[in-house]
Amino acid sequence: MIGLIEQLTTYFKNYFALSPAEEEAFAIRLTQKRVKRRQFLLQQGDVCRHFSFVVSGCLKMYAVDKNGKEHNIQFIAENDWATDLSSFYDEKPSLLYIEAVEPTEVLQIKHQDLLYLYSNHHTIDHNFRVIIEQKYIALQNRVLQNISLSADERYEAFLKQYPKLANRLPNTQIASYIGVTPEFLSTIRKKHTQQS
Amino acid sequence: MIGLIEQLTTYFKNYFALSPAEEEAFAIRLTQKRVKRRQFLLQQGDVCRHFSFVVSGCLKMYAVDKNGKEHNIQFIAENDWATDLSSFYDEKPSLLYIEAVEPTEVLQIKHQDLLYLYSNHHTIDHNFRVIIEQKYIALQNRVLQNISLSADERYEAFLKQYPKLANRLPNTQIASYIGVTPEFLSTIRKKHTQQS
DNA sequence: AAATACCCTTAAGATAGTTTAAGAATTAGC
DNA sequence: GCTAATTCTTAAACTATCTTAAGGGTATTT
Repeated sequence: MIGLIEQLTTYFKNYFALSPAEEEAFAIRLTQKRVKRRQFLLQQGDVCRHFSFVVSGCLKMYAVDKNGKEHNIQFIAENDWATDLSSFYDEKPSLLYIEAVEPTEVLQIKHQDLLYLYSNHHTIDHNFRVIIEQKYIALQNRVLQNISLSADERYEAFLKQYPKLANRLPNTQIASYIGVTPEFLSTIRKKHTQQS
Repeated sequence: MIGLIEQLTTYFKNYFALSPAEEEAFAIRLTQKRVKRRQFLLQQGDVCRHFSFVVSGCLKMYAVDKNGKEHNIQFIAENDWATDLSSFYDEKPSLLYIEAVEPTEVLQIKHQDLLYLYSNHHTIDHNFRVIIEQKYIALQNRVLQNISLSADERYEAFLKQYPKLANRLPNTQIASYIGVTPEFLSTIRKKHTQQS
């Protein structure tokens, strides 16, 4: 447990470092959770009650459309945060799923605990603003790629942006992320290997 | 000028209301700018030096691809914020353009002034966290739409989400936003009017 | 180690979206 | 109000992506 929290503390040093008191205030509000492959952290219809820091492993966040197809909105791997912001802050049922694609360890903080920390520790509020801004920038790049690139180019962009994940995820999951069928991703990959 | 700032003050009441001192601290750091149709607030290669609040009118943010085509990442209308976060915080050249699609009035705050306010006024920092979180949620919905909906459905989603903008923008701009050619949007619209 | 579930590839036919080009309609700027 | 510029529509040919189906390959579970 100590090791996991140290990883989060180290992570926060990339932002405004927390004071020892702030670290302590954060740490005592964390709970650890171990999630097996295919186990859910959040299911459609439930309220997302936690902000989760991924220590190891990998999660996927996805929506299911009216035809029952899954569409991966994001992958969340080590040193990243998973939550459905909309459900978390408004405490309303989520439209999304968060599921482990690998055995995953997370540290979780509850809604009211995080709000308490926001109110009482400017640095924590500040850091989460910066974190969400960085995630916003990444998401905006993804929107741009979606509206301007072909499937082929989106696959290349994914490989460049997540070189580690590419080896860890089945292609079906990557296909769902870039917005094509697995069959079409297969033909894209074929072309790639023939060229290089 | 007073009227414009009042609009921003009213806007902030949707969040944690600023104290009179904070309102004042914010107001004295704002400059007003009037932008004509087709005038740029930001051009590719320039550093984005301001966070801009749109009082009236409408801006578009877009990228230009290697073939010279423009791709609209977002529209920014009344009571919304325009900036290239990535360029603004890292003070590096932007890859994007921000251009007025209507005559537009904005209130601008500079990088170092906003950082000063963040450091000295927790409420302001807090409010910008909440604002960016809301924009993050909207952007995430858009990503989901991009990977799961047909062009037809994306157009309907745009109409539902921005009913006011739909009448104010030329279809070429909407086509660029949803990621199709204007010609194809034209056939989509034809089908729509025939059905209803 | 066998059984099962999942994943990857291939290919043919179908659909969605693009390109090009040209004329008609609308809008912006003076 | 006129003029020029921009925007909108249509259609045909083309390209990208999807669907379906089937067989073989890899993991996971028993």
